[in-house]
Amino acid sequence: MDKKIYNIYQKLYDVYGAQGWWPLVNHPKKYHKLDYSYPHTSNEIFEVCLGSILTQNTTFISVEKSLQNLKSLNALDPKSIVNLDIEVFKTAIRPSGYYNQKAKYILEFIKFFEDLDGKIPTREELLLVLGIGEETADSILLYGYKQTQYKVDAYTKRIFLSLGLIPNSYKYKDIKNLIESNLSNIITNKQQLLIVYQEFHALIVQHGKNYYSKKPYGAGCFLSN
DNA sequence: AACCAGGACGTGA
DNA sequence: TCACGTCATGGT
Repeated sequence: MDKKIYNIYQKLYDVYGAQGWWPLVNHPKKYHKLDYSYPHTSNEIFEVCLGSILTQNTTFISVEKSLQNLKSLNALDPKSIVNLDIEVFKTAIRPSGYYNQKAKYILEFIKFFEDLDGKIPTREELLLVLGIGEETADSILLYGYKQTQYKVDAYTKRIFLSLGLIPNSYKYKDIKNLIESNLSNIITNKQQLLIVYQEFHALIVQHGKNYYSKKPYGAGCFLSN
């Protein structure tokens, strides 16, 4: 069994430590480091979903502003958002960009979320919702519903490509399968696997910001083995 | 001042 | 299936 991917995870964890994703606005430290019990409530699950949509192709700092705006409006829950004037809602999420699209996506998602009535959605169900693609679906499942679904992102492909672990032709599903099959073969404990998935993705984003955001990608990266 | 950010969708080959 | 344009604000 090839342990290359797991070794990368361990190296990143050694360097950066636990990341404490998904950040929640009502948590005193936002990033609840080493506490994997979150989200605790339906509203916190919804906040993860909301953040997952808002963070599409945007920095989370911008998303935090949007979430704070909604919190100030007392509207950090599905019902309150629906009851907001649509223009007020759009203005609130404006810092995250694509606010017209995202407002529509979020309202679509709220209908779906309410219909779930507390049940855990399947990945297939999520993908049917307008505005929920593969990455957002995995984000919602991994961080909102604590499901062992690995979340791939642009940094993941960039890093793995740079390290020669995948060909350029690999698509989202290929990368997801590679990582999940590797890690799930090494980590047999499901709870531990969930923690590793959650931390690994967050670590890759942190590392990606440091070494893979501007060209030449990977300059100074310490992961080459 | 171009470029990028914790992507998804619609369209036409 | 795939490449390409569109969506948009905010930081570097």
